[in-house]
Amino acid sequence: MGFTLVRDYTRPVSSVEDVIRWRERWFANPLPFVTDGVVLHQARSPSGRYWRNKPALWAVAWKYPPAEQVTRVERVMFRIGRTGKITVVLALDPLQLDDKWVRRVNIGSLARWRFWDIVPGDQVAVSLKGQGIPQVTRVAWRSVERPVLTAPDAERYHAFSCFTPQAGCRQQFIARLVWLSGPQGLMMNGVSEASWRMLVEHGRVKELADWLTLTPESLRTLPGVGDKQAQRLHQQFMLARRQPFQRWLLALGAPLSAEQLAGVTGWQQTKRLPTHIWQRQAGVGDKRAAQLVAFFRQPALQRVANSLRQQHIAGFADDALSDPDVDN
DNA sequence: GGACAATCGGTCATTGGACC
DNA sequence: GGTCCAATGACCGATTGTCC
Repeated sequence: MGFTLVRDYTRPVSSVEDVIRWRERWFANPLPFVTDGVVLHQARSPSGRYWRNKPALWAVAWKYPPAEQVTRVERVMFRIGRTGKITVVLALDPLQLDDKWVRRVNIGSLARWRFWDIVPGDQVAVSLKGQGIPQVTRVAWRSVERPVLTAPDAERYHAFSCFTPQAGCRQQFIARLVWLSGPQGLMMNGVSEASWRMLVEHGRVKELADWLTLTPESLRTLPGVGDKQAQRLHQQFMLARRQPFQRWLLALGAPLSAEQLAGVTGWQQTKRLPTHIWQRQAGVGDKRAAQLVAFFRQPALQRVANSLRQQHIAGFADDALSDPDVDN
């Protein structure tokens, strides 16, 4: 927006009625720019030295009602993330809102889905929030036929479930691999969810550390993987090997911040730490400490740690794992 | 070489959990 | 109770890689 427009569309107001009048006038008439509402702010904004990285208290946006369209729900999909959190996504008959095509909409938790009570065939009203995030605003019409949908059992999925792709666990297991290879973990470039799905579906990855044993030759035999792709994947796997122990812990899902990881040097040392030692760390309370102790004692993670020891990954070395178990 | 697919980075919303 | 943060997911455009 040009500076002359800012001048033309900035008005002093002294009452709520003034604000309502200007907002309605600009909403009802064509403007030379795209807008989703009006902004009210004090006559003078604070000087720069009072600036803070938070929403300003001296200004507030008053958005126009969003554009809304009704469409049919084709499918209800349940997504299970690496921590076992379940989210519900609706597949929709594609609809256009502003200049965007919307095909799916995330409606959040299972509880929220049950509250909406949405099944395939229902008609829902969808609008765009912010810069284009689709959102269900209401159920416009309910289908007479109401198929019974089986949602994943929320009790079954949690931070320590699905360390292998057994029945019902593929989604969470793949989500674990995506996290492991992602920017928060081992930072593998070009190893995406699709790559992991392919490796899991062809039985090449059955445990979190199985990919360490893959060779370019074995990767080359997978459908859709050429020489270059096989070499590239293998190179990323080899680079990941060299990541420091702290990164491996994050990649495996340890609930620790980078600062909290600073003093951690090896698996055996870390898994021996009792609750009260964890609690000395900034940002670790009772619950987090209990989670950390549980994390390092998980049998599934012990198995992964053993695989990493056999692969000579730093921090999981032989001597560090020779001690069978921990009792505080 | 062109078509297509996959990936990445950016922006923003929602939810729930943890901390203080 | 307020605040912060992580996790998850939507969309888009640009870039890169693969296949035919």
